[in-house]
Amino acid sequence: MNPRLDPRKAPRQDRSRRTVERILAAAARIFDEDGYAATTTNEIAAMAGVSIGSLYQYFPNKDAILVALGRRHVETVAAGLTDLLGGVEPDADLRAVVDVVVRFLVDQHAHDDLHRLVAHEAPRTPELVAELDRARVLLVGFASELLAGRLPAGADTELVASMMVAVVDAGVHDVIIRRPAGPARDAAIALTVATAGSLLTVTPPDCRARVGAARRSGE
Amino acid sequence: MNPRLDPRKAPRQDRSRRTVERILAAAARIFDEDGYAATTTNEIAAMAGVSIGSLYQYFPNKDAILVALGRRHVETVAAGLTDLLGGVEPDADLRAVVDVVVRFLVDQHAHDDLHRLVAHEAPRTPELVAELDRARVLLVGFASELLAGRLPAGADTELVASMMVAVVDAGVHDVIIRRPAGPARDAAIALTVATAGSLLTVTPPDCRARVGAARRSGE
DNA sequence: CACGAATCCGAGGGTAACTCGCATCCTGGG
DNA sequence: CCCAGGATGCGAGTTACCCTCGGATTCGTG
Repeated sequence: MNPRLDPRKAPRQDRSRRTVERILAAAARIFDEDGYAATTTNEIAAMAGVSIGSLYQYFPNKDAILVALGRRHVETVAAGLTDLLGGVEPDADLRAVVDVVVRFLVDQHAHDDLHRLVAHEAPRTPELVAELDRARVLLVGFASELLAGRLPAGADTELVASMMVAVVDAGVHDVIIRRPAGPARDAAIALTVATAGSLLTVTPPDCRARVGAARRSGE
Repeated sequence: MNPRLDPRKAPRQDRSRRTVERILAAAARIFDEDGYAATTTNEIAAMAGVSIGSLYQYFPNKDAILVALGRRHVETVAAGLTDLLGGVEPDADLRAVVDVVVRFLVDQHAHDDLHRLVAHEAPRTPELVAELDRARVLLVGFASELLAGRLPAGADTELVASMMVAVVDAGVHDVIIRRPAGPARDAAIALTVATAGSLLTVTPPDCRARVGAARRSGE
């Protein structure tokens, strides 16, 4: 219950539930069009057809509106992943699972521009960073569950899961931001899947052999 | 020459050069301690022992101060990388090069907390996003140069370079933020290197085989 | 020293986040 | 139906902070 980010109070009647919806819809739109920093809470209230006072009745500050949008997004994605991963058979090919997951995420973000907003334009106060990290932990949990007992002996499941989430996140992000639909996008998706898949068999080769370039003083 | 971010004018005399230094030093400290959003330009000026007017003589706005810090950081890293990569012999083991690069980056960030600030707490106006992307392009350039002619036939060098940068970035970030020095950190570094190294030999296996879990309606 | 350029200064203007007291609407018990 | 109390809505006003501007001060140079 973070008073800096959590809703001030829950809407109880239908009327106020609609108010909150209108505020969130307006915010999503204006944030996306003008960027977070450039949109004012007054604009949001105006576009929502709501007074500024009503807005602050439910959200303690501007960040809280962003967080509410972000949480919805995370919930949607988490639900989708639960659905996808729930039916994985014990002997399924994990690379194929990763492939499905990556495509799911890309699809998801095609329908919901919140990703760009949250990952790209959000201001990062300490509170928002913590909020983002909560989502990350959730995803690492999913991955750990998926990987449990399927990695080479001696591998650190949490570490590999963490890296896998990072790779998938970076790959999906790259795809969404920089690879327009088409062959380029397909190649980027394939590479993301291949890279994440390679984590299933890594055994760090402990390659400490010094490279010729390591000519830093005294080396 | 972005008037929203570039310095308003360059300091010509020693006095003003020192003023700019003091402003940047104060800003780095307060940004890091209190977070970007919570620090005011008046605080920065006060801690720098400079009037608010002098601050705005050189920086058009708060973001510009952050950008100046970020650019210095990028310059330092780029110089270090140029130094490291300049001497790579044509037949060097690229995995070892990646290992050296990753360790260099981790070291670099141990001495310079700017990473956390720029990557983690900076607000992202469209201008700042563009600025960050310039740094990314620079790094992808480094990687492309390194990879040129060394990938399996048919591989898209730019794409692989882009993914490699993303993996290294994510790995280094993870190490800095979440892996305290010790065996945990070493393992995370090794995994980062191994993952990036795996990119040297990827041939996307085109694994379209459907997983058992793909039970979405109509699939 | 004189003069122009560079630098410094800080009160104050403007904008946008956020508050507060009151009006209006809804709900449930009598 | 009526009323009391809670829920909701409102928007002018307060506040905080970014940034400007015009004038004072210092520096470099002939």
